[in-house]
Amino acid sequence: MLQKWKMFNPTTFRHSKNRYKTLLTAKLIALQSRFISNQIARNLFDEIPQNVNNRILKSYCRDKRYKEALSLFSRLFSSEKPDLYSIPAALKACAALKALDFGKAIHSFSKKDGQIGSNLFVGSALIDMYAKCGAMDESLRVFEEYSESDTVLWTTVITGFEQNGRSLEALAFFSRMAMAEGVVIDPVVLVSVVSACVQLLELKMGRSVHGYVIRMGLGSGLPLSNALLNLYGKTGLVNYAARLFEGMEEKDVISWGSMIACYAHHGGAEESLVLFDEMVARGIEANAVALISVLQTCEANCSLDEGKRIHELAARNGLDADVLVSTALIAMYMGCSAPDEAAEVFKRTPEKDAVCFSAMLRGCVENERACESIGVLRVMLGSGFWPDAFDAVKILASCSELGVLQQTRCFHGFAIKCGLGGDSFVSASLVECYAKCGSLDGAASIFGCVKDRDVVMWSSMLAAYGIHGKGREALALFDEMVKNSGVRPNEVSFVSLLSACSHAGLVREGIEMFDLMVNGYKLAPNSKHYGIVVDLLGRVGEVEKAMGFVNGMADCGDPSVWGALLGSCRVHRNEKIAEIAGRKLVELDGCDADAGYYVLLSNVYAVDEKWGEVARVRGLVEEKKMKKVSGRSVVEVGDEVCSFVANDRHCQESNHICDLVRILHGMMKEEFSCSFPDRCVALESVTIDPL
DNA sequence: GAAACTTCTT
Repeated sequence: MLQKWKMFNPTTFRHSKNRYKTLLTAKLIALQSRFISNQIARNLFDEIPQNVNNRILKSYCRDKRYKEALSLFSRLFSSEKPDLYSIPAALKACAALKALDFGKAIHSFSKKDGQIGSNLFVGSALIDMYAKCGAMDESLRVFEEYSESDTVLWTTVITGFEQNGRSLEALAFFSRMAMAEGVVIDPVVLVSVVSACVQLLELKMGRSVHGYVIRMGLGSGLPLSNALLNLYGKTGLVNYAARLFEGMEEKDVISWGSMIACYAHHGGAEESLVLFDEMVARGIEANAVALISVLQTCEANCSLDEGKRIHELAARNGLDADVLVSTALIAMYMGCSAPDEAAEVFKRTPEKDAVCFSAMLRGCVENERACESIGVLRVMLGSGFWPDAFDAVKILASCSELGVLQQTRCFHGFAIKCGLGGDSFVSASLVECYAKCGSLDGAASIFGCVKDRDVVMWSSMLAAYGIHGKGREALALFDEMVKNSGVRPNEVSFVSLLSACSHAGLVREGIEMFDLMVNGYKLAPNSKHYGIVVDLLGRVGEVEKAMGFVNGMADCGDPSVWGALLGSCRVHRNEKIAEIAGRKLVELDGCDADAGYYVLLSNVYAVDEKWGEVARVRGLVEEKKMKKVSGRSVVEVGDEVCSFVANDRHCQESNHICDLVRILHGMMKEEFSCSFPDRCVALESVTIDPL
């Protein structure tokens, strides 16, 4: 390559004979223009006839150097008029860059010239440009100007509709095309038609297209086969997809990727991984899309080791810095309970987008890293990305976990400014969050403001009363819910209600509500319900009854139920049942064993001074290297936000939170103070002086 | 010398 560059000297080139003749020279100019000075490049271009410039333009587009293509086109435009051949190329660049204004300028220019204006190549390029810039109305207008449209023009419009998410219109347009006389249906238009069917999950239509393809012998094209593969993959017809895939004579990375994704999304984790390995073994280099699909498999299957292997492979292919791949890696590590690895990937991702931030933020919350999640939010806001409703719910879960009222207030204000105030999930989370941060008034005020309360909203408020020990209020609210709102309670509503009864010591009412749930609403109780009822019975010393209750459970595999029973045994010194519950807990000990239960069991023995047993149980804790999760406190003194910190890491985490409050504060004052004065006045009074 | 199409991210 270097040799070629040396051979090309711009000065001598200008005087050489036949200098414009070969395609090679045009290519060289296109490539070389990166390295030679602007002045020399400009002089060269001024002397080059249009056909060579067109070749340069085309080669720019082929190499996806669209900006350079447009700047060359602009220069051409200033000195001479562009011709039939340069316009489609320039429009392609506009489409790729979504440079609508530039495209419009080219459009108005071509309208002035009769020959250009009626040219079908120009027409399709215009339709495509408008469609890719999201201006479908303009796109259609151009199409309607052509009285004799060919297959490509029709296809461009159909593709435009499909890519703008207007698949119904794409299909309607296709049926118009099929009816219109003399328009040839070719494999390319069918690709877009099948894609539209995929978007609409319109399996019937998709299959009839497949039938048509077979009848007409159009099935050899790779994009069409891939589109059909995707149709079966997305609609869950795994066997159809597999048969089609097997029968394909030619397969590219898209075919493999689609099949891997099909298995990944339809419970075929093993097949997905096997296929991925087979693809790699056949020398087909995994691209970002294939990697993402297989990483989703690892995530869904909690296959950390496989995930790490794929990560290494991605790194070898140089794709680990790709933001889509990084995001999939973060999600995979988070899903496999490996947040440190996820954080490492996050740190190394050079250009993070909103989705990447979201993946990290949500992953932190799901891995019980509340403080870190707030740190991520801080950086996210600093990078100009705003949380969506799902993120907001997660952030509020973190605020709940930390019990930080001031931050909740701040974030609440911010959520309103983000336009998330009306979101029912966010509102329900706010109710829970205010309640968990100690402000039942805050929770009730949110609840009061929501007009259309759904079951989540009602359940959240029931839970809020429960947290504050207001069992009677919860029962009254439940009464109002079933009598006046028309909203039917679900399993979660009963968890909240039962827990409210339990916290308030309303044993009889709790049992009654459990009965209402099972026999009245015919809802199947889960371990949470059983746990609460066992706890309720235990509170009034009905340990034997609780034991009978546990024995009646359909699935007796949840440690929390046995833990609740064990807790009652400790209070009421029932060593016999404690023994049974303790044994069961050790037996059920899964990956998320909590040392707390073992400590509880050892305490039962300690009360009766059975020191041998105490030592045995404590030995188990040592042996399994379990740690009891230590508690933390957050204290608010006056207007100051203080986290009660245990070590350096917590100190750092607290700073995250306080910084976030400061950032949110700044945003509110600068950008939104006019539109929401009341909220901002309230925030003015919050003094933030961390640690 | 020129135009349309396929897999994937929280």
